[in-house]
Amino acid sequence: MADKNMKVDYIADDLKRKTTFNKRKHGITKKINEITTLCGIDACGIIYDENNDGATVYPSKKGVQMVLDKFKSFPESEQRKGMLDHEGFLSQSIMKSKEKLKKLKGKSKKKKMNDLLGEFIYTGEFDGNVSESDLEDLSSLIGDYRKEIDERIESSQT
Amino acid sequence: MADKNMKVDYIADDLKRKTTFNKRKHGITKKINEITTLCGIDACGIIYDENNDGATVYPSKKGVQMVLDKFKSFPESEQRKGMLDHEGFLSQSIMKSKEKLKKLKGKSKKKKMNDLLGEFIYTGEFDGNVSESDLEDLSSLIGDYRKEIDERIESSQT
DNA sequence: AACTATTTATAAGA
DNA sequence: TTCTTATAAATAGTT
Repeated sequence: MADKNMKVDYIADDLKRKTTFNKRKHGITKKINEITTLCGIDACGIIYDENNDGATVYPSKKGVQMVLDKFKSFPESEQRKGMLDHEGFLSQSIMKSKEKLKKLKGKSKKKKMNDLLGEFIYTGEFDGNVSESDLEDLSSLIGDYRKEIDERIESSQT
Repeated sequence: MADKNMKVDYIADDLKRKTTFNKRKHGITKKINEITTLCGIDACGIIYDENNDGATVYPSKKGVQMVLDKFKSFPESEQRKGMLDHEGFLSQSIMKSKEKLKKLKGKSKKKKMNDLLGEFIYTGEFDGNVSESDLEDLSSLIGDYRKEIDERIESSQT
């Protein structure tokens, strides 16, 4: 039961810490989802999972949103393609993923998303079902996006 | 009292919505703070406040962290300056703020930070006290940083 | 994963 | 607003 004398301090025990992490992550996810709906605002939470080294470091919510918007709109129309390119942020590597992305029709599933990426991010965008491989595509898409941004920023430094 | 039959749906009433927003924002802040400490992981939440048009859109946690790290290390050594420049992300406009920043010695205060920026962002970095004007400096620093990144990305599109 | 005793968060009301 | 309070929700420890 909820411990009265619980101190908010680092939990040294691995199992305990992992358990607490998962429980609380779930709680926070839910709360963020709720405030988004209740108050009609954008909210986003990122919780890094220590148990996953390859955890993707997301760009800003704006960035994630942008990627997801494009991701979802891809199959819609060919006309849109050029527009998206012009609007920016779509790299060659992302374009290469276009074929794969065509199979994504629905929306992605929070839990699978979390498992795949080893972290939690919730922007109210995910709801419904999608296959594992679609999520892999999304993961690589976001990775590509991020890499591109990093490179662009870095090169503009010199 | 907590309503048994409460639906998680947009709250149309302005006052009710604002009240709920503030209460829940506080709750989420606390939870994110706790999971960070308990589990020794990085977490970050961004909740946009509809009541503040000028809400800064933060870059990624990595970005915010980076800015804050530099922000805090500024007064420490002159030698560090060059290094920071080389490492990147410090724009001319940010350098212009250097003078102002020298007065910031302590750490910033979550609540004031939130009020100033019209949104909540918590990375476990803020604790302690700082003056209002220091926060304004921080705000403009982050704004400058963001603008620069945006411009750089945009210009690399063409 | 599920249970459950408690603490914590919080919707209404004052 | 801010506080109180009744209640729902989250969750630490346990099985």
